[in-house]
Amino acid sequence: MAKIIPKIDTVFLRHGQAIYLRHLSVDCVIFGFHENQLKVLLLKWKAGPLCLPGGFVKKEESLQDSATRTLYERTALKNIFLHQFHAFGHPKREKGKARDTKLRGTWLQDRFVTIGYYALVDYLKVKPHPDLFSDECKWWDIDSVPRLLYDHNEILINALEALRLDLHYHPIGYRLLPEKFTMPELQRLYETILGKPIDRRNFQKKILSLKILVRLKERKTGGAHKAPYLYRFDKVKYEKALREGLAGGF
Amino acid sequence: MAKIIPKIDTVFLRHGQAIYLRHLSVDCVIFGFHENQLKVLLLKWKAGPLCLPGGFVKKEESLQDSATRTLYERTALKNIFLHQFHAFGHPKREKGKARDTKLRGTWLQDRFVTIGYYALVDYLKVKPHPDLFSDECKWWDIDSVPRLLYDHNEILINALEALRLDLHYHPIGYRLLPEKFTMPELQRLYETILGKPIDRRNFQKKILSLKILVRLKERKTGGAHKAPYLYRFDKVKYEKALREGLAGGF
DNA sequence: AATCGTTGTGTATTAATTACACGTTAATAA
DNA sequence: TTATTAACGTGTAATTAATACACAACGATT
Repeated sequence: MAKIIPKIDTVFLRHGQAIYLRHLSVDCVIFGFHENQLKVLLLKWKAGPLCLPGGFVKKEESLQDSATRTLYERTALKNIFLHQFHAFGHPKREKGKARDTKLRGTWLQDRFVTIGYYALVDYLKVKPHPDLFSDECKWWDIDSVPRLLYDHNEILINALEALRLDLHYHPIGYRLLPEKFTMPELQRLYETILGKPIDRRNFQKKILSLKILVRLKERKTGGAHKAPYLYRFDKVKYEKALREGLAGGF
Repeated sequence: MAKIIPKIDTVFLRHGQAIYLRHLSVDCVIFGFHENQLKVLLLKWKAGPLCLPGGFVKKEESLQDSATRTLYERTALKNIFLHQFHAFGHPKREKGKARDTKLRGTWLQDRFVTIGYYALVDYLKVKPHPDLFSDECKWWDIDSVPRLLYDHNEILINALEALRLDLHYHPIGYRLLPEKFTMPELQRLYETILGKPIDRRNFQKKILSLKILVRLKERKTGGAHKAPYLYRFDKVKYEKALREGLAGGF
């Protein structure tokens, strides 16, 4: 986190340390899925580089709450799947920060250890909006993310690896897809996260064997070819699977 | 971390904030294995409760280095498998700290977020020794650990769960056993970590199929019954497995 | 020399994963 | 209207991995 623009919020710059824990931030890797692409929500600092949406930890706030708050401020969503995956604390992780004259003399110039969280959100329900210090907040395809601020590329890669592992234990799709979705869409999601192709028939066999999907009568029309069925998650069975972990799992 | 006894180190109490990052600590869950028991190294504060060995993060030190240093101070071991598993940051995690009069007015009374690391060490190579603030540092059987300071029981449980998961991807045994060991010993280790019995023949079949073990000509004599063969890890193949992950894994 | 309990080893059964092919259908183009 | 196209829906065989299970060999102890 951090790289602050002058005048925007002198209260924040000068008195932040009264509200927030020093040396500590959270950064959120917010994943979405749209048009067969895994996406990530990035902020652009005014006249600065892209970065992950992040925030600071209030003195009486848990790390999880801090991440939840950050997420809400960026996406206006509540009740989101948020998972802590790693703490980043290399003393040199914030390269170039010392040169940022706006920070000189403020609490933000200190070294920060950041706690990484990843979030899974329904792309269509998100209306991204920037914060005070940024002029842009938008989705990026996961494989065309440019150079980010500080070590944020590394954080992003770590988040993706964590997501990849968690995929084996949690029915992740529930969080990343709209309520109704087709089997090919779900498969693309898995393929994108795992970064490898999966056999269509075997995928269907396995995902259905988990018994957390319900096939609807409807089909998704409009595509150029045969209309696929729509599915939704069986909420009760989904919750159960979440608690117990997906035994066989992907 | 923290619960400091008076007079021991007033420099530390009064000037620690000049050396260390505030609000931040590391705690180490140090696992060992001996006599068919998974063990954990715990400190006992003078006239206080048991706790995990922990430390603070120097201003120019990485989290990993901080944990490594803490570990070295407790076990005198270097080059140890150390793995970050979770950050604990609930604002109320340090219950009873406010009542600790020795801390009043010092930087240690602040709320601390702690980064949890677990370590795997060779029990026989460790000579545990306490720090300035403790009068005891010793091994405890994992399933007879009493109530610990603050949320350290929770941290320990988390570490064990992380270890259990990592077991599927890393040949953990290499770090927890002496150079030469028997197949039954290795099996006990796996059974202890996983918390369930494993069929002797299937275990041997599977672990040997990983091709990271070498059977020696020697046998371990002295036991009351048939002498088992000794094995050691094939270092080259072990390193390779570590890099690539144990495909099938346990 | 007999006993005891652990070690070493192999095979049959079941379950999971992988590989693979053809008929059906909605949209589009001819 | 019809033909074309490309994705969809479905099932089975082959392979691989996991599980269940039993008996002979041996070192120490008596």
